[in-house]
Amino acid sequence: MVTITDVARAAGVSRSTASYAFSGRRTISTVVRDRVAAAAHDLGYTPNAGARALKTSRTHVIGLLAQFLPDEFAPAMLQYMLGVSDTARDLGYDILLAIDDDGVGALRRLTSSRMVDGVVLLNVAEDDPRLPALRAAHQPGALVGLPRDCRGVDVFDLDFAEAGRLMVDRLVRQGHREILLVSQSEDVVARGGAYVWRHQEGALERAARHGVQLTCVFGASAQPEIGHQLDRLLTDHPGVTALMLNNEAAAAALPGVLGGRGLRVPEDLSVVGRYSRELAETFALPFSAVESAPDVLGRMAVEQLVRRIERRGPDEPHTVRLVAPTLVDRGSIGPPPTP
Amino acid sequence: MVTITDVARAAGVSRSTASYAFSGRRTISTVVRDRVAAAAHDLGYTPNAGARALKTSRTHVIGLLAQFLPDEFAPAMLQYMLGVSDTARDLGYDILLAIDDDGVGALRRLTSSRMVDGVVLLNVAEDDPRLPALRAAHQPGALVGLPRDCRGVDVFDLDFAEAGRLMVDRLVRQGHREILLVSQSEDVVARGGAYVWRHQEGALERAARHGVQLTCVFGASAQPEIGHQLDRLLTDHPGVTALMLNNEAAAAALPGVLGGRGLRVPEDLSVVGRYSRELAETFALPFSAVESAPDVLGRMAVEQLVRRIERRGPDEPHTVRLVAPTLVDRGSIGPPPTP
DNA sequence: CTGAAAGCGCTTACAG
DNA sequence: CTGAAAGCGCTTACAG
Repeated sequence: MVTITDVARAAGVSRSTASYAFSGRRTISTVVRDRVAAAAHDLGYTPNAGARALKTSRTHVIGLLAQFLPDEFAPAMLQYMLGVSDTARDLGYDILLAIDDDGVGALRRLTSSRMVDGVVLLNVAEDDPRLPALRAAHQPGALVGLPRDCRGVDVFDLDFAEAGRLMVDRLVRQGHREILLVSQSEDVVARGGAYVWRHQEGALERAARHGVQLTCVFGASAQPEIGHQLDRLLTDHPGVTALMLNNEAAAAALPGVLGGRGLRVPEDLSVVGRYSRELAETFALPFSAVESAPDVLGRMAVEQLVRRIERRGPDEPHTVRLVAPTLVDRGSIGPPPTP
Repeated sequence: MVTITDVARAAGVSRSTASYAFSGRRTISTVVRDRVAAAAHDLGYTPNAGARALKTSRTHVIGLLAQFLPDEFAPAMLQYMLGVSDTARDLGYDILLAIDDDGVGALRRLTSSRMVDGVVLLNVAEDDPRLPALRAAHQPGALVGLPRDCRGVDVFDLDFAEAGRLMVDRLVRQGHREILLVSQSEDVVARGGAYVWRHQEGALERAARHGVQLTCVFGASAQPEIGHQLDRLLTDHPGVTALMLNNEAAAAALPGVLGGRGLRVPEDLSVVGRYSRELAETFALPFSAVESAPDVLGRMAVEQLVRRIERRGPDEPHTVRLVAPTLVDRGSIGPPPTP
């Protein structure tokens, strides 16, 4: 293994000079600098990350704590991971990926052994058990998902309440008076997946204001159950003219269900979902949808985390940023059918 | 930050004794051992990973080099990642995730800085540019995907040729004489995705032996193109009674296409795919399929990699393991319709 | 059964 | 503009 000592010897300088030549933290004559660079190149020198971390207390690694829960849609999780990973790389950080079932243990392991400079937590629940462990750690953390207590962490999430309002407003403006909202599974709510009820409350508030009927149900998260359930719901609610989906699995199952019932969108039924552009493309989801913006959220979380790790300027106060929802029109919202 | 020096002082022993008490690499009286353990617990001591790595030249981290290429199905990649990650954790390793576009650069960065003890390469192509970089590295590597040159690495992949044979045999046994195979995109082949033609060749060999007609096409990898393409293919090949899919996007699109044409499976058309059980569940894919076993392949790659990292026994020769395909029956293969 | 010391490969004050 | 030295937190020969 080639070390900085080898480079220094080859360049005929001391180790400290070689180190400064790389870091630029003090002025080095161009002659010497070039000699060091040439020696490093010839020998194929790369600094030892462990040694550097030991000395500087900085690893340039970010811990990514994801969870693949049985009642959530795995491909959607992947979107967040890619956003986080890409941004980290752009900023010079690598990603240590922890998807243990034991999220708290993973968080402790990474932080207490100083393997990471900070962590991003995905899929944060209302009372996420990882938060106390994060607050006890010496590294900063950024969350995707809104917990009850946001102290000491930076928080990023879609504004789900606003998304609920937006979806209802849009349907009502088209003339719909009887709407069905299929949210994610009740298990998600039970686990503290606050976004489900934040979205639902926003929707209910607007429905009440407009005086329209909004029926809310929790949908299954797995196939084929969710498909059967959607089919049953459409049978049980014949007056419904618009469907709101806050459930990726439901959006994936719906085209088959509609085909089976011979229903056209939007002539017979208007549909609006909540998922990312990327997911829409992968699964050819043909419905207008609120963009869930996983890439944006992942990017924002990492950018803020890195800012905090590198402490530019004085300690900023911690932030909570709810991203405003936008509706991507795919032509699935129209006026209700004339009876 | 609490160090082993703090623990040693609190326990009233030397640092070396504290270290040995943890590692068990020499006999320590139970009294002392307990005192050290208690002190460590009280102080909340965790060894500093960087310091340990510097001393031992072992990080207990595995690099996972994945690539999310536009013409491959991202959710399928995720399956491999989960298999790798779970197994690594079971064996006491963490995962450094690199999904750079520049796979060669990522590989060099992780290995030359000694951030990892070994690497797993996913999605390995026929002439994968990462392989020379891997051979130049000091760490061992395990591949998922079969390259032309397997020297110096351990290789794991599904036996795609056998999968092609298996699928044809099965359909022919049911009486099919005119079969259509939709493989992944030609771009995948151009990039050296050898599994596409290995599968196709296996299928063609068997079709020739049985004297049945097998039409091979490359399918688009994105929605909705692949759906339109399947529809057109069914129109253009009215005599086809069975469909083979080596293309996840095609499998995802097919139910919609069949619904649109009013075709029932297997009464009107037999279908056999190639994808994992997990994917079948997530997307409610109703077709019998050769299990692509991403979890098994990920597990085997990591187990072999760790064995090599930890050098149990003498240097074993490098291995190439092609996993035998198995067909998961979902009832989509029947006799051809009687004309 | 235990301790004092060396050293892993870096970076950075201290000194010139 | 450069060098010699200390030290980050560990592990492990060496010595008792």
